[in-house]
Amino acid sequence: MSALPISRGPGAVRNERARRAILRAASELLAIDGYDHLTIEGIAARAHVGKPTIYRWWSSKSALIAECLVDHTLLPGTFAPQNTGDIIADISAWFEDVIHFMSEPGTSTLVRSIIAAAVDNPEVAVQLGERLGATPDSLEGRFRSGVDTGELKKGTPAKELSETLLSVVIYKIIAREDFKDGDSALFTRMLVSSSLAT
Amino acid sequence: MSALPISRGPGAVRNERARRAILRAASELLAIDGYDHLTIEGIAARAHVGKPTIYRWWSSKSALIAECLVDHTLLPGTFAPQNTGDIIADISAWFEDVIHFMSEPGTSTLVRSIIAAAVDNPEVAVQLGERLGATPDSLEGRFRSGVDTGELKKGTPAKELSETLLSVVIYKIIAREDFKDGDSALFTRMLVSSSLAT
Amino acid sequence: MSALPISRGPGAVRNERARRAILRAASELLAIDGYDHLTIEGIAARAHVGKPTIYRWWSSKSALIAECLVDHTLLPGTFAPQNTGDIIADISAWFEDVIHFMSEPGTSTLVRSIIAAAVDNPEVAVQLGERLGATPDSLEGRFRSGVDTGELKKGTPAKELSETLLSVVIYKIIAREDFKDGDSALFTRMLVSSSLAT
Amino acid sequence: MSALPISRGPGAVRNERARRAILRAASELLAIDGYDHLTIEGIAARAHVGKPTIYRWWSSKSALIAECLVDHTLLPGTFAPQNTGDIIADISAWFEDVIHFMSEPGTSTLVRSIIAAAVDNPEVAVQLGERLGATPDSLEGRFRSGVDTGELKKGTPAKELSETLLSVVIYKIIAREDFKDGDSALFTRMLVSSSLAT
DNA sequence: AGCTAAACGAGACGGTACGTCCTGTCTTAAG
DNA sequence: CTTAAGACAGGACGTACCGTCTCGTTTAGCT
Repeated sequence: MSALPISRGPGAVRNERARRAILRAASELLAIDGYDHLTIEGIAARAHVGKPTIYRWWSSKSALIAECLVDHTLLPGTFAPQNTGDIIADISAWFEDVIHFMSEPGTSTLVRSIIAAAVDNPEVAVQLGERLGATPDSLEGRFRSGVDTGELKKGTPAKELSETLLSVVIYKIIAREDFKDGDSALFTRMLVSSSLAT
Repeated sequence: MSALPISRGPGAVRNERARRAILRAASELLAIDGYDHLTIEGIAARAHVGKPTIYRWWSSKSALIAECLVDHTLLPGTFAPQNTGDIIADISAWFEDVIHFMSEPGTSTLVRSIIAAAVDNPEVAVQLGERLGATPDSLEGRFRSGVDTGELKKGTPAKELSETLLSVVIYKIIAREDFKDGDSALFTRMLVSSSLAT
Repeated sequence: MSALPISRGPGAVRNERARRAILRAASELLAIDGYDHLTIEGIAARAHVGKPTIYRWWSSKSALIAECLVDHTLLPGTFAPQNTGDIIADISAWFEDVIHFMSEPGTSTLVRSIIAAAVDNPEVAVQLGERLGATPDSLEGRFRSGVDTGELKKGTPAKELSETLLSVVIYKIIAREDFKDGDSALFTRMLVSSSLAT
Repeated sequence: MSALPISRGPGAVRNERARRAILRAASELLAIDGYDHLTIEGIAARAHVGKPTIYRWWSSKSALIAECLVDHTLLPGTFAPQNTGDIIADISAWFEDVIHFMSEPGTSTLVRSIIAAAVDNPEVAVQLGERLGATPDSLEGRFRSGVDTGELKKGTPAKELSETLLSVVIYKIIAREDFKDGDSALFTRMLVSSSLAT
């Protein structure tokens, strides 16, 4: 994504200050204006950077957003389920965390902007999933460890469960449907209970 | 959405030919160019229509796409599950139909464009859901009738199941992940089996 | 050069206010900044006009300058020799006028800018020549009438004389050589005396 | 104009190879692209030289062009009148030479580019004049020797005659007017005959 | 049948942003 | 200490669309 400052023969090396300023400005403007009002020109101005400096390193707005996510400039936190031995409770708690986060003012709008970028660029979708915990290590890992400890049946589709949870969150943001009380428990049971070991 | 030709005093009445030409042009260009390269100017030119004629009747590109969907100019077909009495088979078959449709060349790109419009305009999300069968009558209705016939437990969350199925389809399109053989059965079982009456 | 506001079928008609504002702004900025610092963007801003409005009607900076000259927005006055019957005196007086004009502060810089445009666009050269009096009617006409009245020999090359006078003025501006006292008489005699009837 | 590779204390000395490559590249690009499409960046790339190396030694594009002329990298030849004792024939022959040169394909375009540089930088005008023969030694000298030998009247304005001949050539290039057959004789007689001794 | 007003096609307008090119300066690594 | 290479901040380029606004023309209900 970003070139490492490896020697490339003579010539000046990439300016890290500019890179940080650009990611910062892009993240701030995405939150303020939304993805479709986000402009390279605006980012360049806010970062006190020339437009060509942006185009030199990123091929599109969505690639820039992807790097903002990788860099944790956008969505600094990460969601990961705990492992208390009670998978229904753990996943439900994770879901509750995500719902709570999305209910903060401005957050669902920001995430919707990120989804708009994700439609352009699947890398953004991957990064957004990672930030929300839908990764092999995190959500999927919790399901796998449930299988290992005998809490869940063998053959439980950990990846698909993880992906489905993420899908529901993303769909609700797109459709601008708020989560209701009990949704975290409802969706968790709906998805997970059939995989519980008897 | 579209004004009926109710009398509004003297003066010409809305031109239906123009309306159809606009929806047609918008649908074609969406398929060709994608949502972000779709322009009002391009639609007007292709429909041999003045730009103000478009602005007179639609407030945004996404509202226009929403009407294309309502009008069945975009995505002419509709997906609906059958009711054979075997809900796993019925939902799985519906899922298989959708997967098959999405695998046609150009379709997933077109649907991704519709999703881009949906991020702007939740009405588009609703219409896309309807076209894919995620409606109270269709997918949700199949779940409710399963409850009524005793095939599914009482308290089965029909709406949430329907919505989750739609979410998964939309997520896969956004993330550009292809469905694999067996996914229809896998996701169906994962979601529905816990609601089966014992 | 500029489309007359003739009916061109349907559609809005050219905005004369915008046209005037553009010519005015271009003329002012040419005087202030010089031709190479003259920018379409700057003209658009000063005229409170969109850049495309300029590009719609003029293909280049130099075409715009040409129309400024045609329109008398740039170099409002015109130089023309009198006809007192004494051609040496008349041409010399014309020359003196031009020299005096060029010695006003800023004028030679402005004319040099016009010459820069003329290098791009021969139409500008023609218009500059017209403004300085090197036209069939004016300077050339004075020579022709001298032939007609018998003041000058038959076969006197009126056009070439006129052009040479213009050439000298333009060269001096390019080379940034000031005219000296007596130059008007000197050059006039040098050029004209060999054509005097004996 | 150009520093000789004289030692200036410790450290590397000016690289003559780079200087030649730059002048060569500038001359070639001027002929190919014209003055307004000539860029420092393009020259640097063609000369395999860093941009700062150009900025270190020349203050502007026009200064670079001036040195190309001084260096005979641009316009290698020189025009000078002969002295056969018949000044009308000599000047006319010189004029014919210049006209013939300008009629070669590409030459008038190249010279027009040099004139564009001359508008920025009077040194270029001087150098162009020198190359065309309008120098105290050459054209002006021929007039002065005509005075000395009694061919021309005392008080003949040698400098102004020389300058006027140059002016006409430059004007014709700017205005893109071709010379016609007989122009060399016509202009020569027009200018010179009044100075012939009787 | 004539009037009136809406809707229409066309397209010019003031603007914003695009992605590119170039400017002149600064930084680095090689020699 | 100069050089080739090249990144940088900045500014202008010429283009594409935006959404609004005039134009004349067409259309169709209402007098």
